[in-house]
Amino acid sequence: MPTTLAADVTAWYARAARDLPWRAPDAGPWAVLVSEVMLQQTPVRRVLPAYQAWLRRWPTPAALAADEPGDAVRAWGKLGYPRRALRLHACARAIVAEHGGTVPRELDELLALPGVGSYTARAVAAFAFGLRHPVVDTNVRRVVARAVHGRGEAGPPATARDLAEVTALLPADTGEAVRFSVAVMELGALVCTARGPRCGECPLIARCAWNRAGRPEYSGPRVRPQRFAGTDRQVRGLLLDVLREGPGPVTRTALDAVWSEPVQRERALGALLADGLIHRLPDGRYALPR
DNA sequence: TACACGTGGGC
DNA sequence: TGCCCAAGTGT
Repeated sequence: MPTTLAADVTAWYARAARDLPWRAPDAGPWAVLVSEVMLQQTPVRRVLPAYQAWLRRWPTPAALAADEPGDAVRAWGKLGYPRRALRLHACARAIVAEHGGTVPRELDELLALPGVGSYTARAVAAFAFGLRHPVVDTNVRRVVARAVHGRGEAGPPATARDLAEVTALLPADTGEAVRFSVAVMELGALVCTARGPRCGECPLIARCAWNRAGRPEYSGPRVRPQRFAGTDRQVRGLLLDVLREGPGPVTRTALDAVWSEPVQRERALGALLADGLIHRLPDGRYALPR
């Protein structure tokens, strides 16, 4: 009897999976949600220590909700995209206000939470609650692009189509579907990587359309690379770092010191204030949000 | 759809 | 050295 793609990936996962804390049996829905938000665009290696510290300090949504948003931004440290910290804090308050402090399990309820989009809602529903939902992230899209379509890269996301393609691969059994979802993500993270894929270790080597085609170089539309040096994003990071590193409010002079070009500096500071990442005190100094 | 949004490490 | 990449979301 021929195996399925899902069965092959799941069998590989059983022996190759990393031991990650958010996959432990004692990781509840809140822990899974925290891990998923931290893992948005941030590598596992850097998430690990922040995740542990975060859950020790805020083991429940209610615990986080009781503290100030600035505490979340500071604890976020240098994980990057600090708006995620603000949203996770708002998420905790929403869970308390609208769900009695319990992470909801329905997709539409999860989707309504701040910072929770299509990927994270499905990941929490599947991994924390064991529900049968397709989970689509960049790893999954790359594995499908290669194994199914024979393309070297996934190209720009097409949400509806991506979801349909993964749904087509999803085992009918709920437990198997969940194991498959986490397994494909792991395969994309460890073997079917963006650069230097380890095809020799891949459980799908025999059925991979990309491999059969001789692993042709990708020629489709490319995702526009993100620049960083010299952008507003870099300036925002430098400004916020001043607040994060210091114990309390700082002067405008201290902020001005991190970027010499005044127009861009002003724009970045204004954006941070607008985002709620920074708060301006009556005395003119700046602080993390209360 | 395309763009903005942090940070650090690999090559 | 710079460029590319890492479990996305919101607008």
